[in-house]
Amino acid sequence: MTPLQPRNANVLAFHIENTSGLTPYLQLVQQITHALRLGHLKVGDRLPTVRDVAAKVAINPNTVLKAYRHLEVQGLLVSRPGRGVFVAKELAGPSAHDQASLRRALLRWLSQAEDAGLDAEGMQALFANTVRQFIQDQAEAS
Amino acid sequence: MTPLQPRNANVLAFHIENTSGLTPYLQLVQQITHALRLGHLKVGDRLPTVRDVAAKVAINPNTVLKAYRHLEVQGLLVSRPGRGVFVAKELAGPSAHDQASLRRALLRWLSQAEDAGLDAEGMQALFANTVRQFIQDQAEAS
DNA sequence: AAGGGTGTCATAGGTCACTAGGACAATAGC
DNA sequence: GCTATTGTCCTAGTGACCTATGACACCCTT
Repeated sequence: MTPLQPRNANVLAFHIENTSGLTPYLQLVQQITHALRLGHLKVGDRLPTVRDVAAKVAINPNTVLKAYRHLEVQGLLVSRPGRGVFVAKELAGPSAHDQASLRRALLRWLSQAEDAGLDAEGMQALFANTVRQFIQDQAEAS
Repeated sequence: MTPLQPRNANVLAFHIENTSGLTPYLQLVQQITHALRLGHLKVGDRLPTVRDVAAKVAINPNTVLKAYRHLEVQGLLVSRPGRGVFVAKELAGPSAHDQASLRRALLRWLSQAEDAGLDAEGMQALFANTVRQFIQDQAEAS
């Protein structure tokens, strides 16, 4: 049986948004990548079964397989036939302390944005736009 | 000739990213929508020519047309054959003052994130994750 | 040895997005 | 009127992605 570590169950809340415009398997890739980057998944952790994910998010098992394979090619996952799919490599991310600090600061900003009347899309728009400006300024400063 | 207002030239810097996973015409839709939401485009402003955009970002004119039509259906744009495509409606966004304030706060946060070693993807991951948490908390608090 | 759970593969079909190339209609300026 | 520019449309073709269904190979437990 070897049930999943309960930790994963909470963190890996797979979800498919049909309105995002992003193709389903790439949505899964992105969610797993984010979990790896934020330290929610550690090397050796086992991911949910292909069939389980497919049933949960209501897509075809082949689509889930495609997402897993995509990450396996990048060396982030390893799939062992008959056993499951496991994390093979973690992504560089902030330390737990820094992450908590950044998250708190971001939550304060979100409250401020909400008070200004922004909805989720507005926040996303402003963030995307500002990040773009930030990156561009960095490049010019070099 | 009625050249474009120089304002648009700087703000509407169309760009197609092949790595984003988002389909090209939706990338244009998103960029225009963001510009509308942030007040970079005003009612009556003229958008770049279908053929101009197609040439600039190296995609087919039909793809640009699809993006424009997508926004026209939503009542955000109006296309006048022989004249061009114009902004028909603006989207609710923060006031100029609030926007400037939010942008400054966000820039500070980005500097902090950069100091913590995050790259653009890491920032994006943390933002997406935190927004999701924020929205969820809002829903539960109702 | 037997069974169940797992990853994997193959086939076939459908939908959607993009491309290429050309042509037409409306508008503005000469 | 003529011409250039603009939005619009059409056809055909290509490719990516997803689905449904079934089957196989591997591993572990019993």
